Amino acid sequence: MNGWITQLRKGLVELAVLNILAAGENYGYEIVQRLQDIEELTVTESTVYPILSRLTSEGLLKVRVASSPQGPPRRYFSLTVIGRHRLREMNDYWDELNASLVTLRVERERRQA
Amino acid sequence: MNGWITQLRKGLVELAVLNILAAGENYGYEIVQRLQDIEELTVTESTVYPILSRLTSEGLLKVRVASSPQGPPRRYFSLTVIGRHRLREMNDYWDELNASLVTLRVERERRQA
DNA sequence: AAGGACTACTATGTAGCGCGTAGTATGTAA
DNA sequence: TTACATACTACGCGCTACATAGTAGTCCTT
Repeated sequence: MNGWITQLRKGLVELAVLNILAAGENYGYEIVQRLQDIEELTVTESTVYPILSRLTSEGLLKVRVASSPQGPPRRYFSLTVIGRHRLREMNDYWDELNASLVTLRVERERRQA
Repeated sequence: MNGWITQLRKGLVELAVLNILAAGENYGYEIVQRLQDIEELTVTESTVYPILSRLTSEGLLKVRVASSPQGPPRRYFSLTVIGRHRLREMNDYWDELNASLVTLRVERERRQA
């Protein structure tokens, strides 16, 4: 299962990050910890930071630097207009994909019933 | 979106193939066409055949060769006991993953409402 | 004022899968 | 015998998650 799960997550962590940011701006370290809370999406910094960089350079995120109450300054990320639009498309696509898969399963169950 | 979709499919095509085979034995070419019918899962032979080989060498599938009414002999794949068990685990994991993602989205909608 | 602890981010290399592209071989029908 | 649909094989690339390791800023304690 392990290797499969790694593969399955491809693209998904990105979607999760965008969904987190849809709730409001956030910084890398905190995003990592929010994802840690979701068992199926547990990730490390080495997964999240590259994603944030990539999404920023693609114009889906914008950055704001602000000092932290403790530690080095934080880089707050938030969705751009393009990012918000893209997220909607991605969520829609995800839903369709899920529906297709469920259909595949249901067809089988029907055939076996 | 295109690149993202390619990434998102990783692991997913495998799951779809297993679900198709759960309905009964089938051969590569036909599986490809069944997947073509599902818009979100359209794939080519170069995606499906490697998956079938891999799953077979992992012991999740077994093969039976039978002549085709037209063209070269077909290699019929079907789930082994291990494969059936694994598929159940994978479907469960998928459902949890989907639920987690939906939760992330719902949290946001609530916060914004 | 110096050490440690926590915070926040950076750097680098690897594995694995989907996919593009191309090619091979079998059998039927005209 | 050539055309066509069927069925499968071979090879290489691009991208993402992830492991591992390292850097640096700020606070607290003694």
